[in-house]
Amino acid sequence: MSTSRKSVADERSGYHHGNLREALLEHGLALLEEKGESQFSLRELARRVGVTANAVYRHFSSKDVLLMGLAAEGMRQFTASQASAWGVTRGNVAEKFLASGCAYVRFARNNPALFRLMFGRFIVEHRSEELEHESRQAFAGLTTAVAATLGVPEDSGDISGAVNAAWAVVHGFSHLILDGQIHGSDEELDATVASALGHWLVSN
Amino acid sequence: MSTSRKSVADERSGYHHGNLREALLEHGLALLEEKGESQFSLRELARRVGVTANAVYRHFSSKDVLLMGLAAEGMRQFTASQASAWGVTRGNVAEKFLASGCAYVRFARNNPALFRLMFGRFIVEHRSEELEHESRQAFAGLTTAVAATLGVPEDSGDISGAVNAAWAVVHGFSHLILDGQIHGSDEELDATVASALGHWLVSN
DNA sequence: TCTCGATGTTGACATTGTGTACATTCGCTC
DNA sequence: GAGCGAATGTACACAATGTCAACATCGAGA
Repeated sequence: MSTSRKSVADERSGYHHGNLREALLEHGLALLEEKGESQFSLRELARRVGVTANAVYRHFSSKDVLLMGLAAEGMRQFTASQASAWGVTRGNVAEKFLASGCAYVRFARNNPALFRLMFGRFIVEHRSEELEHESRQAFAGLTTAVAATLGVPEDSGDISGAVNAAWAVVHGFSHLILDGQIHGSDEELDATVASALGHWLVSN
Repeated sequence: MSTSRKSVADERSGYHHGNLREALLEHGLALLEEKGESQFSLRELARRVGVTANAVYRHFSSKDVLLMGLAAEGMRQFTASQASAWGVTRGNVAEKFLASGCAYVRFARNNPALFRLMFGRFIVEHRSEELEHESRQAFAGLTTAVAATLGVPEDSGDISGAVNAAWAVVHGFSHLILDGQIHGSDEELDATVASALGHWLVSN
């Protein structure tokens, strides 16, 4: 995984790229983390993929739409990582729940710019079908997790307060860590998050 | 306050503006909320203030430094609002604490772009003396509040975990609300935040 | 094989951040 | 006051960016 093997999206066979959209998303994610959203340049991305700037417009109607595509792609990876943390963890629901919370924060740490993009102004301003869908998926997963952890039916009326609070904890930790307000190794931060979520558990 | 009375920073008496720095900060905050960070343009700000783009460079050595100035200004307003919420609230420390938490979230709601700027990549990347100072002030206030609320000395070793958790809750709610993931009126959101912080209180 | 739709390219334009050189004004010393 | 230096604005220029319109090239189906 550490060898920079060329991915499928990379080969080009002449005038036509063949996989431009995938290549743009793939290199786009890399460029995003490298430069940050504010320095993310459509033209530079095109250069890296080996294509003219305007070629991008065949697949994304504007830079913002491109960024939304990246956000949606990020959402997919995010929900996958959440589901994985839940499924992989051995133990009772409470342990699975804590593991999911830690995975949430770890995702943010590993993809700072992407995380900020996913949960940034984009979700507010341009709500694309695609992103909306992915976003709903993530929230549904969270609700399921909380319901299972608390041993309450999912459609229980007042569960949303508990969901929001738990979400706020992991989301807040994620942002504070990204912003450099809280420091520590992966393990230390896992412990911090787990401790806070533990307190949340016993009081609900 | 609702009449658009010209502020001190606005009058210009000829070639020299007289108050360019203040005017830039003042209109800068407005422009920031209006356009969002990504669409914030140094040239447009200069235009609004009635000055050439390069005049800005006499007071801020780059656009980023300008934005840092705005963030620092925001931090000042933020710490003031926090202190005010704490001081104004009648009742015991717990009530003051809850009020501060709600004020935190309200500040975010009232200044979305500024909030994101203040607690965004800037604090990580360019740590200016000024911003660092304001940031420390805010954190110190929070620690004091938590210590007073829990009835523990401020230098108590393991208080930092509690501080971080409380911070994460209000910070997380703030971001979730800004990102449109949680909706509601000011009052509803106050109730949500207070409820979550209440749970935090009883488990600490 | 011809054609048409999909995909890339060229050239152009307005806007942006910023560097360099010049103009204007304020405040201090004589 | 007169004059000078520092502070503050302006004029001009440049490269980079997002985006538009017109053109080129390819691949698949008639």
